[in-house]
Amino acid sequence: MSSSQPDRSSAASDTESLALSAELSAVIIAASVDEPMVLVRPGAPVDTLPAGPLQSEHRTLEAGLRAWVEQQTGLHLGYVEQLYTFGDADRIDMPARGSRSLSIAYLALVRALRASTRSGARWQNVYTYLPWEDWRDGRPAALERIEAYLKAWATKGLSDVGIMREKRAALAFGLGSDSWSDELVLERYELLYEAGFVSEARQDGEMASPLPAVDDPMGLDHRRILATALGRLRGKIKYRPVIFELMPESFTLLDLQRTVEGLSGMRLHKQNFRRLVETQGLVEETGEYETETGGRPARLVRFRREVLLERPSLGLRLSSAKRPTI
Amino acid sequence: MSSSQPDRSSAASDTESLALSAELSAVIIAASVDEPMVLVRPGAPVDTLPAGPLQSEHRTLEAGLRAWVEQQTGLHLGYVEQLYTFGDADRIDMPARGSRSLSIAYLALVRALRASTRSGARWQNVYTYLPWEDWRDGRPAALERIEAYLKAWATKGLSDVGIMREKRAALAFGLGSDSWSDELVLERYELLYEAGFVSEARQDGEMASPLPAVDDPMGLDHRRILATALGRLRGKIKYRPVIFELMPESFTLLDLQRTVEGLSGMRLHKQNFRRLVETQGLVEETGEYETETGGRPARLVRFRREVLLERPSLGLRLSSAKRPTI
DNA sequence: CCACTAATACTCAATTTGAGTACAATTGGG
DNA sequence: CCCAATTGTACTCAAATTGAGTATTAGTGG
Repeated sequence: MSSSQPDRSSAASDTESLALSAELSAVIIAASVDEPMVLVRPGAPVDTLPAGPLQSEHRTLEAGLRAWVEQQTGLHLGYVEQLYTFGDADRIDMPARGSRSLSIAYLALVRALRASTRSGARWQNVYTYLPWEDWRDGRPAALERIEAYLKAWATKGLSDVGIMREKRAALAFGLGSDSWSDELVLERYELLYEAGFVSEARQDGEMASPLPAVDDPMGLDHRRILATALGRLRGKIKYRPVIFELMPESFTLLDLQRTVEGLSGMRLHKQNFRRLVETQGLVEETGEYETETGGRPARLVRFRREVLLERPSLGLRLSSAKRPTI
Repeated sequence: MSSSQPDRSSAASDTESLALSAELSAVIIAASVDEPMVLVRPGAPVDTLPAGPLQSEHRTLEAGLRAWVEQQTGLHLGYVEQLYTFGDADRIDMPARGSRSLSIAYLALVRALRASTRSGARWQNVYTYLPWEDWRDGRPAALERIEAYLKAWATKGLSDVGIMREKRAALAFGLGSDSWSDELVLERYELLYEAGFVSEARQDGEMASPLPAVDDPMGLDHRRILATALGRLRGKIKYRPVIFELMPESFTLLDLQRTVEGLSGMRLHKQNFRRLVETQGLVEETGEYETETGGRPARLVRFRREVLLERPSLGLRLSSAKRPTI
């Protein structure tokens, strides 16, 4: 919605060609029992996402992505969806004028935590990079410092800029009376970036580091991509049965709930969650039972694949538990 | 979700560079009183969307898009959001190997139907290109032929392919017991494309034209982009107050309803629509009245901009009227 | 047999939704 | 000036959905 004054390029200068390259990057999410994991390539200074340039032998963007991921991590992807294309001239550092790198980001969901070792790719907890997003054990500790930092940042702005900053922060982080909205992951990251809180933004040393970092950085703009992915996924599980892309063939209802809780970063009301899953007809009995529960054995269920061919909008309309009924 | 075997490009051949260009294209939507309109450039054989290549003077993708649109149509864009990046090698016609054109598509919403004449850009009814999407006056006539065509197409497939085709068609078009889902615009277009029903798909003359076309084609893959945009917009008005980007400063509740109906392609229950808008606090009084209603004068209201800074998820959870209570 | 842990069943009030009916305030015509 | 037509607005009411429980069942490890 920015009304930035666009440079009025003269119409005919089509000849001023731009040396363009496109990077295909993947946010690959898997769910261990309790934590959502993302596949990263541990890097020299910081971790990066699996990625590689689009090449002429890639018939489609998606095929190119799959090829790179397979090569770099040995992982064969199942569910894949396009996330966003980043292409600001200065999104990394100032590149040579006349050349530009686009980054086409994808979200992929995989079932297990196989692979990993090959080529040194490693599964990392998503919340290592975005610790303020995990509310499962109450308000994340990181928010203490973030809130203070954002307040200071808002005050530094001119009167109206400051007020605007304050309102944006209140909205994104649920300060004041506002309540936390799990889907605003990208908005929160961008606010922190703008405010100079995340270390990626501090190349130009504008503001001092806010004490020991509460979070891990990622290379390039990969943390922004991760934030985009998490926000999208949190939104999507509410109206599409994508969560099952992360589950094994059979699972208990609590496994399912824990996985959803991990992704959405909040606790859910157990009985209501079950009611939802049952009334939506998302799962069916396997007849088996899981006995290692530590309590009464739990039915093992599986995803009813037919729902994909029934109504398209079946997801898990979450509603968090006030007092986590675990 | 296709498990296409990716070509195992040798890791090191980074040198095999690809001559890449990126096209920025815009689906610019406005709402006349009763019909959603899209801005097109009337073309030699068919219409195309405003578009132009990314150039080095464009600092950001969005700025580039705005510049091209302003240049080609004289229109200054307000709300803009990225839609999707298309990049299949054969999305148009077979290009020279070693070169590739990406298409980065945006959705823009504008308020009035100004502009237009400049450079010959013209507003066209969205349903000119996607006539099967408009259910406001009952089942669209085009669906008669489409249904028959899809049935024939399904039958042509092998046993299991045929059954799969049939199920997909039933889901997308709400055949059988399934009911129409307004958001599946892209799914429907892609099905028609695959089945060879839309004329773009018939360059290779695989199947005879289904009699006089029920729809207008667009150039390149622009109709696919338009379908993507309409589907996205239909989804978005349900949980974000984007509809107001299309409305004038002040309007009546019926204006608002008509605009929503135009976009979503269905009739709504008037009283419940009003209740929704009021309880969500989306609008406020202007104190003025519209007297040209042909009946009792209507209050003129305006969008309450503050809602953008309150809860983020305020939209119009539509629920169609069984018997259009107009 | 007991304490503990989970799983599962069932309840109930509050809220939201879907579909109306009723009535108010205009205009245009006879 | 009254009447039909047209549109706006208020209010009702049953059904369905949601939020937050309580109660009961079926295992475990001592």
